[in-house]
Amino acid sequence: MLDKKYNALEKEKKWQDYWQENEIYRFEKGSNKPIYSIDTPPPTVNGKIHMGHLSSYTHIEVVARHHRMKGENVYFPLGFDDNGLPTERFVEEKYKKKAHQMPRAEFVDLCLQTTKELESEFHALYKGAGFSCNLKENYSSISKRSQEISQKSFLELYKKGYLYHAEAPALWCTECQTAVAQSELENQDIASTFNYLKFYVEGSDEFVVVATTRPEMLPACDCVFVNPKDKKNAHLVGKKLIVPLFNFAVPVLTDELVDMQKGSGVVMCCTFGDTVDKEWQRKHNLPIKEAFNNSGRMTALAGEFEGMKIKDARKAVIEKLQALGLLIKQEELVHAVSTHERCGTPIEIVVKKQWFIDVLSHKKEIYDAGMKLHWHPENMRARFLNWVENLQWNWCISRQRYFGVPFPVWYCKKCGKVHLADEKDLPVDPLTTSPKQKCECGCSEFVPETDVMDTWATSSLTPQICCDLLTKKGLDDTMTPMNLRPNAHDNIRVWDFYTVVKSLYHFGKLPWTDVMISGYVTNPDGQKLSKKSANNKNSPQEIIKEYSADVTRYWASSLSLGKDTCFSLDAFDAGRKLANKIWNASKFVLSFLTDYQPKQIKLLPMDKWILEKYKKVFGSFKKNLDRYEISLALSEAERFFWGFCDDYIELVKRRLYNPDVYGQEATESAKFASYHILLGLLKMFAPFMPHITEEIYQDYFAKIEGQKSIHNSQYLDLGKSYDEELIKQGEEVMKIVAGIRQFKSENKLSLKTFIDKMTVTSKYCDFIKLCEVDIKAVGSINNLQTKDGDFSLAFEGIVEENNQQ
RNA sequence: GGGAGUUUAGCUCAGUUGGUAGAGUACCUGCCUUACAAGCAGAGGGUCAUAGGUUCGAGCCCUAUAACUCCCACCA
Repeated sequence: MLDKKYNALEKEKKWQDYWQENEIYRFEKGSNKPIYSIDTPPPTVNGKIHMGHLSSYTHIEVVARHHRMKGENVYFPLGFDDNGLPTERFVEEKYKKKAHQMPRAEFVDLCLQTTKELESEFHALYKGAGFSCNLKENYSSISKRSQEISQKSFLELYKKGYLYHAEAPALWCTECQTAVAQSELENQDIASTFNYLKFYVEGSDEFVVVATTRPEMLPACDCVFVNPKDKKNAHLVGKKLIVPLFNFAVPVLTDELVDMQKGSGVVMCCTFGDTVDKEWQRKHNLPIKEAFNNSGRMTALAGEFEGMKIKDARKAVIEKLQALGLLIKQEELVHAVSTHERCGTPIEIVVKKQWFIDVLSHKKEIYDAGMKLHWHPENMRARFLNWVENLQWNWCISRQRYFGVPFPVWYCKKCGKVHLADEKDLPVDPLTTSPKQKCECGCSEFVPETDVMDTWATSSLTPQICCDLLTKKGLDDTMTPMNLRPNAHDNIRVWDFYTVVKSLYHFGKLPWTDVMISGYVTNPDGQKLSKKSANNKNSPQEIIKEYSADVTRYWASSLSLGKDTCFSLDAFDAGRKLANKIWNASKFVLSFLTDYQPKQIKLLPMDKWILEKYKKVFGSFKKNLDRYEISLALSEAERFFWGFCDDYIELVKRRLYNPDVYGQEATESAKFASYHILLGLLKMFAPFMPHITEEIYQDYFAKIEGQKSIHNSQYLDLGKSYDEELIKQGEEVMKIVAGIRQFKSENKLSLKTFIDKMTVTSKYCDFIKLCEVDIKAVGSINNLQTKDGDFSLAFEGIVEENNQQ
């Protein structure tokens, strides 16, 4: 017997424990069922989980449960991305101490310890939300095994020629003091000034005006460019100009990239003020001058400004220029500046030896892979393709940081030759071991690579890391392509992109066949929720406590795929009502089904009708979930369910209550239909609301079906084909019922008020006559007459309450 | 500047291949109906952003325009 009221908090905990103890969601090794594998997004371990995470994980969850109930063997591991800069910065902020202020080993320990703490919080939340990922099949990107796979990938790509070590301009964060990749950039509008400076022609009183937003880069000035078509400035070409304030001469060169309309049409080139400077340095083979160091402070090149931070130096240089009369004018402007996504610091370009993965020469293959993938929603494909087309930098994978996967690399102290670790020794930490053999040059001393790899160099291998949990084959492609990569749209250019790159380079195939993209959950002001800004009132823990996991999942499931949604509590009320209704309807139906054993009997027309309708709805429900349209599937199930309650149950409840009046067969027929529809609906709701459906299933259906859990059972499939004509006829009966209700409502009558006679005009008179008993019962009608023709209803004789039959 | 999305009832949003505009919610009216008042029944409420076009017929297809959102580029 079901309780009068459903106590969500208590029951949800009960079933979560039960699922865990009984390993309900275990992947069945060696089973013949088709595998459905999910490359679960490992949350970056750098803060608290928020409703945005919860919503996108719920989408994945529902898909996983859907495939499980379709009878597939769902591989749904769990992971954590707990290495790299995001985690480092989180630890630095938490302990208010910079990584370089303590011994490296100590910092790494602190990171490991912090990730452990956070991961257990994540774990508890996953469980509390009723997620069906297997808590035992989990990986961490900093684990030894992940390091081994990641290092092996490094060695393989190096041997295949996709990876190279070079002194080349790279994107640099002066705050984090590391190289970063293009995907880690963000744009920020920053107020700045356009400064018009005097550059004197060498040995002359003539000067040209050069406009710059970065006067502090003057000491790194290499040359001045004009456009070859620029007649006004053509006479300058070949001459030398004196760099103001720093008083050294630079040549005037030409290049087509110079925009004659911008500033004065004369532009200075420094190494490196921006991406165009980088282009020009390469093209014209200009000398590299370092005006600032790794931490963003001016070098000796800057003379009196040495030691100043870039921003301060800019101010000081402008003041000095002004004082010397070298600054003609200033214009205020706001321009987009590339900043580091983790700290907001403007990105610089510096030259340093770095490890790169070549992506620029393989744009076409990567683009084609994006074309082959199935994107859900489809329009997300464009973002991937757009990113690939606009790539400008090869993927720099070295980070001058501490907490990450080390490079399996040493350099010969004498000749500098690169020495790679032996595959069988992986994972290695070059800081604690050395190559066994001498260098070809005879030297036996080695310098370890102290950089660590970019987080994404490892995260891009999650398909392999996931599959390795099962196969133990390491970097291997026997289980790829996996079926699904789910993530939010911000990760298309990062995680999706890098994973595609690695899979192509290693195996020449796609890492997965389908990608499901969820949108952001935003604050009411439209801002994205972030781990940092997550407020406690709307934390997943608090929301689940207040509304239950099932209702929270309902909210998440009702969001459209790929669309950003403003967080609001509206959908929670609808979810709460639905859960309540499921409970009450089940309680009611099951109260008639004690000791009931379903057996095929001859059904009454309206009972057949609801079963036909179920087939139709279920077919389209399944189709929607198959194409990842979670919210559509849910609303379909929901609409059918409310109709089942308000129309069907109301129609047959008298038959259920009074077998002696309506006959045993009529009652049995209603039981048969109610049993199947309720069971079918519970299973349809199970992926969305796993707890309440489990509670009801366990109370009654489990013993009949012999399953340990509703989540181990399969959907109720009554067959693909359905009788469209019967559905139409049934709808006609429901139209009559609605008409009766309308008549009574308009006449302010109670629904149970009896009406002496109703005449129905319809094209389905034969069918209506077959349903006479039900219609009369639900509408409190004494006499029913039918007439052939266009639909209409006529009522005669309201029976006063005291005269009721 | 390139790309993507959004614009439908007061609010939040569905609307699959073109065929009489939908749901939830709010508001209003009635009903304690042998599961559920966290319920049931009923009513009102829309120039489908704007302007053209294709079509017998357009929320949907085509062309422009506007507003908002996101991604990329723009850093002299």
